[in-house]
Amino acid sequence: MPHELPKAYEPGAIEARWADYWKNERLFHAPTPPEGHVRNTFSLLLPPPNVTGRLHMGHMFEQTEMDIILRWHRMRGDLTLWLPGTDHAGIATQMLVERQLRSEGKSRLDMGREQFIQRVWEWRKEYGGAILDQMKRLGASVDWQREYFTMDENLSHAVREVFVRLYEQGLIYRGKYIVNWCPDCGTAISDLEVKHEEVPGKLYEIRYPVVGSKEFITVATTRPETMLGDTAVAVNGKDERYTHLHGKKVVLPLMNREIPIILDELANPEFGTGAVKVTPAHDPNDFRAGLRHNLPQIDVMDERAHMNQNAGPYAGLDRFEARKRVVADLEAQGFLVAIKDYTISLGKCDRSGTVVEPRLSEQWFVKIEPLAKRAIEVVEKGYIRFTPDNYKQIYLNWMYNIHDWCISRQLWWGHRIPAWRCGDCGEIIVARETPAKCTKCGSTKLEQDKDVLDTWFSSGLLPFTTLGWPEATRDLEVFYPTSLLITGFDILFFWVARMIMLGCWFMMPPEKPMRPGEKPDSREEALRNSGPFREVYIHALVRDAERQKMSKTKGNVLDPIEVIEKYGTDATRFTLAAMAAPGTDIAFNPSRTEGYRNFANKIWNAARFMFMNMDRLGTTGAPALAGPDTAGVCGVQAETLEDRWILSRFNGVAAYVNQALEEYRFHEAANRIYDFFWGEFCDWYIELIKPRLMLEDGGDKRAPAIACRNLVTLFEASLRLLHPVMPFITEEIWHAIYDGKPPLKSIALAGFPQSDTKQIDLKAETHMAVLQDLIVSVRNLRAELKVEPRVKTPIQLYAHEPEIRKLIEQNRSAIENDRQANVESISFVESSLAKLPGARHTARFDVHLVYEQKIDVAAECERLKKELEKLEKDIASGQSRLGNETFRTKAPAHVVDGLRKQVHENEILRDKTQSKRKELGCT
RNA sequence: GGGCGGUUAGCUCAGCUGGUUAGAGCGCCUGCCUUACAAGCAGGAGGUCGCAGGUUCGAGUCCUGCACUGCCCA
Repeated sequence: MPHELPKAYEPGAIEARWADYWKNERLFHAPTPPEGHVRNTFSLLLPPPNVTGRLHMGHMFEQTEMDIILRWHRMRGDLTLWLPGTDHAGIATQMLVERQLRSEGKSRLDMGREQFIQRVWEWRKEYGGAILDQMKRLGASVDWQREYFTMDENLSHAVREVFVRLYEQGLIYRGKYIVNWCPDCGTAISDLEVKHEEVPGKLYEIRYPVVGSKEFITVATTRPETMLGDTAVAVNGKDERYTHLHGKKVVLPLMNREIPIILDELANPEFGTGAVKVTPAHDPNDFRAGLRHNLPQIDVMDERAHMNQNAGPYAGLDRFEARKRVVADLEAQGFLVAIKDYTISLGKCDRSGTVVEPRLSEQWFVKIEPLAKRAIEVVEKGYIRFTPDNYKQIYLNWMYNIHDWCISRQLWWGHRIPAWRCGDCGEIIVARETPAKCTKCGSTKLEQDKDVLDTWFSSGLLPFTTLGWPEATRDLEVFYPTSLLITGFDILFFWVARMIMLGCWFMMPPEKPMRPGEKPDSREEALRNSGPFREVYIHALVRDAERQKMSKTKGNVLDPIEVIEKYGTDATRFTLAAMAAPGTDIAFNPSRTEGYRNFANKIWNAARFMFMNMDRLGTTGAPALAGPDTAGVCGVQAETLEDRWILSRFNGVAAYVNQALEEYRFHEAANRIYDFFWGEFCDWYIELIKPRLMLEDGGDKRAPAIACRNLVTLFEASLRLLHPVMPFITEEIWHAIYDGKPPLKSIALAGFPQSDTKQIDLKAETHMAVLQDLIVSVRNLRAELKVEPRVKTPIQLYAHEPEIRKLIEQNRSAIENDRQANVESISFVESSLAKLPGARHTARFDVHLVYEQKIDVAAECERLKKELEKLEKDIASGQSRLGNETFRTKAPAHVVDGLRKQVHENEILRDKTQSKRKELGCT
């Protein structure tokens, strides 16, 4: 690869090439390791995107975080597995294909089940890979060789195995219960798929005539249309208002049906009239009350929430239309007492937005308590850790209050329930293989259950089924439990909780295959190893620049692909990483991405500068390959202050970044790298070595060669540091450094920088800080005195400490350089210069710019006044604290010493500032 | 109704276990096309850390209350 790079970084020109290269070279494939392998492993399951999905910012954010962690672990030498796949997304996919059919004038029902499923598979074949194709552009270092789909044969087989085992263990049952029913989707949904919304509504008070009396009993309801299915009125036994009605009956208005008055705690004397109507087929609480009192269950609606024959004259009406008619009729017949404003909590289907109807129907459920018990234990004992840790409590609270899980769905697309009903004797047979005849009566009239399983039932198994379960595979031994899960809080219950429950259930011995010769672990150890992952990192939400949730209806959705095309993948990734403080939502502002595009450009141009010098100086000897165990930076010949300084800084940064990533503090890692590369490496180091790189005619070639080699060595190390966040640009430059003949196929396989304490040089850092202070002071004075940029000026310096004076003398040429302080000459004086106009002072030195132009006395006085006020305030507070004996005895010594030193320095500064104000004649 | 989080510069946000003078990006002002980079360089302005108490030698950081705001669960 030639070293002539375009002047501006063009991400589009390189990203596609590297993305293809990584995939084609199978760089991120984790082969099943042989027996006896001892490397650390790091495994992670990609939360499978819906097969119908398109990549959105949330995906990109999640995958950026995962990719950073994965690349980091890989570079640290771990055997790293990142498993990608897609989810068949039952309802979403079925709805999508049905919509497509409708546009062709066809319907699922005309087509029949088999043909429809065939059609879905065709759809999947054609469009199902879209989101994974988009993922490739992100640079996600997943193992494409292991890509799965939740409806794959092997995974479906595992789902069936799990169902049968749970059934055999008595943990799956079938029954007629009230479930959440979405009339639009035509299926039952789980509690989690219902979103509650507070909306203004009405509370209707209706009076029911008491049989054999002139009395009425008044009940209140928010859903008057369900009264058609009432089978009782409940009052509280302790409520004295109704004692005289015990044992009586009422006539149900409109239906003219006699129903009993029952005593049940369902009726709360504090609420409304203290009497409630009981509709067992349309309300979960009423359902339970109905069971307690043996009440009939009268279902008055069909599966589309239209009133049925049981609703008498209202049959055929939509439920909301029926409500209007019922209310009108009640009013006309004198049964309506009042209509009051009332805030109701309305449950809506998460997917369709339709108001959910509690519906009595036959469904399959998982008896969740035994599973939840283990899932609670594993988290309470810290065997699975959450970050941020407040999610632990959220998870546990949900788990403590968990209800049985309705897992059947009235859909066609999904894993069909492996249960058959005998047409002759009614026996239910649950089996791994399709049974030929009834196990009870021998009949062959068997019909498979029409329902499919909740999609989350199968995705909850993925951590082990993707590794080969129910077979006892080597992959399971090596990669289970996975190391980490990164996902959003929105699927904490849907998915994370279910994975934990199912993982802990099925991966506890004897379920978990044991290695040959392995002794049975203690139960604790087994429990610890049964969880599907060791850690869960819950990431935040990506919002728009105004902190609004991105939504199609608001039209504020940012398409990551568009952002990528505008600024590049690396810059977009960096934006997300730099804002990814755990627990804080991201307000995604493209102006920020623009800034990081500029950062990429900065790196690009620094590389151009490096290559220019390599070519000019004929630098040979590429940096030695750094492996995962390499500490520090190898091969830097630290001859000068700036060499020792940058080497020290680099090691500090490496330590910091490793620690930050350890704690999922992506933003700190990213920002630290940014500050280092731009603010230290480019702004100071490169500028300081420029004079050294210049080869004087006939001069010594050795110094420029060393400087250039140091530059290349440090640059290469910095690229490795940056690689997990910006994989593309680092890969591109890294290959160029090795002139297209890199020691490895990819920088992704090189070692991540590890700090070497021997390369930390605090003295160099302090000295460099003084030097920078001096240079900034002179620049500052030049700006203030409006010195022409090209004009060099002499300076006078006063430095009372010999060490500082020596430092400045040794770095005289750096200071004089026009890239730095642009100084003509430096002369030392023996007394303070602080009071001179055109001078600046610090605690370590005074510097005076020798320049005839008058300064703006008024502005300078104003500036000095502010400075003085601040100093005096600081000194006063410092002194009062130092004067406090409890502070001196209680505070740690380094804090007290530090404060003493600071007060002392401030006093010097104050004196200097005061004398200068006096000299200038400030008032 | 129960629970959780947020409030720091004009905007978007950092500030981890309390400890020396509260930071960044963007925006804004001034000056520079200095041979890697104008997607750049140099310099600068801008904050009583939501309010009121408390704990502490010391509070943006811990506690209590309040206000505003967002979310989750029922």
